[in-house]
Amino acid sequence: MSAPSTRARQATDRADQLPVRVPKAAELIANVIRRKIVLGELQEGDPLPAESKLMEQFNVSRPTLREAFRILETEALIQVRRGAGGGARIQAPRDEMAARSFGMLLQIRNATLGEVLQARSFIEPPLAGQLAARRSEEDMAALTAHIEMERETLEDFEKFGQATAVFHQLLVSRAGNVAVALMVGMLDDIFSRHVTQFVARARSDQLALNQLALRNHTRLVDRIAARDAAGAEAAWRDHMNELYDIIMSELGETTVLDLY
Amino acid sequence: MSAPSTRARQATDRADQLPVRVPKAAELIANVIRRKIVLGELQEGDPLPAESKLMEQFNVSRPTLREAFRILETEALIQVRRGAGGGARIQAPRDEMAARSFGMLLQIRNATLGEVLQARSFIEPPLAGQLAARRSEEDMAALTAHIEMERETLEDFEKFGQATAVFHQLLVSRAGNVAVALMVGMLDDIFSRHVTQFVARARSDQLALNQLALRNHTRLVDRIAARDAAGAEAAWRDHMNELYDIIMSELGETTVLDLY
DNA sequence: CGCCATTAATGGTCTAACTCATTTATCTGT
DNA sequence: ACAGATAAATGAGTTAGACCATTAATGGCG
Repeated sequence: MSAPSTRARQATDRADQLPVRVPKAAELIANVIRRKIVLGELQEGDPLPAESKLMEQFNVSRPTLREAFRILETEALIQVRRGAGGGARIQAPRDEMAARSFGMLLQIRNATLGEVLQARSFIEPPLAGQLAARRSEEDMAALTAHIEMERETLEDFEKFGQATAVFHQLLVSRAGNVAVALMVGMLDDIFSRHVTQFVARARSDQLALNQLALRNHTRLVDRIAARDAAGAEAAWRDHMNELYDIIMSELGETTVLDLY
Repeated sequence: MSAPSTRARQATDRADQLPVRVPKAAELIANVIRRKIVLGELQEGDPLPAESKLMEQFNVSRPTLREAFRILETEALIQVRRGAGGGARIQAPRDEMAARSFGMLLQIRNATLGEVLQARSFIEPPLAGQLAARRSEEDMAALTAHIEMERETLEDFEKFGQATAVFHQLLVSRAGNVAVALMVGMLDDIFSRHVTQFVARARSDQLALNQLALRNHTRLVDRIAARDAAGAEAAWRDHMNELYDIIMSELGETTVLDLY
């Protein structure tokens, strides 16, 4: 008697799948565990009960529980090891997790490495400005200590390369915006996957490049010390642009991201 | 005879799990299918063979295949429907996919809504500047047409709200940097989940706010028309800062992201 | 004391079957 | 003919039990 136009309704539902979405048991289990992680009830390294215990607790069969494991594993929230003492352990989500899905989307949309670099050069300068405005004495201590370390490793190309990466990270994390820091972290993750061969390759002018980088870093830290937001932003923008030019001349603007 | 210090090696392996990581069958299957999607061999809407066919093709059992489905489903690459004509269908990855993992990470790190907003106000202004520098006539046509549309819906608060969102999107997508566009899309996705109640609530000064927004939009489009990169950037920065102040005064700086 | 084999714990995979949802085709009455 | 109800086919959701592979701890042997 009821449901007059069943046929028509279902036909439209095919397009917009959301309204009738029936959650699967595995999703519900994953939701419960994910919530505990996000809310901090479960922390990095904590073990989940064994599969047999969880089957009992959630009252589901093993395949279902294992589907839930695959979901959480895909989200990089757990890590499963087998053998005695194995099982599922909580993993703190890292930047790479977000970088993964982000990178996949970039690849599907045919983004170029140049765009990723440009994104960084958009984001980091304002961050440098903000750090200059807000810096604490502790920030300054960390920055100057790092500059000193860079100066000492100037001729050890590998160590200096790592040091510059750490400097970027230091800059971003001390600026005090978690969201921006995470974005830069993602971009850095994607970027660094493409330049492994670039930094590994010995360059005749590597020392000159390192000196240039150190000079720019020093200039930025000077501006931050002076609480000169505009100056810090400008200094870092120049630096990023120089970096962009160097890397683009090496790898080519049109290099398409190829990650997976 | 070989393998002298088996015990010690395994103890260290517990920390860095990567070297001995054994891929599971479900992961391998998911990798194969994911690759086909990323490389464009499988496109949005394409159906995967039925479970029985795939079991045969990959020579695995049903639970294993279904774990692979859960992995791809978690990555929002497929969507599974049951019943006749159902099965797994390819889904084009959307911004929300990246926004999900990004948002989860933000929540775990106790990011605030203010930081998300600030991130946007960091990113969008340089983008506006770039659009001003590169704009085509087609870009201008789209922008001016949109401004006109906004002017007409100025008093329909709901429509105008949507229109402003579209304006941001238009600005970002026309600036021609896929990576930045995707980042703004993520931030927008996260942001909009928090302001549903904000925009839904009727404000006594809503009309004035709309007029302010339209005035700022118009000013930006003027600067873009004039190919004035610096002016466009400054105009949009001012606008974003105004928005920031308004929303923060309403929701409070310390609102912590709460999404899941 | 240290090495190595044994054992127990635990996840990885498979087979087989049943249940439930959905679509498509068929039937039936008017 | 035609509309609506009914049946059948399709295909995912879930369960059960078994066996295999890997790992950590244990204990015995040289």
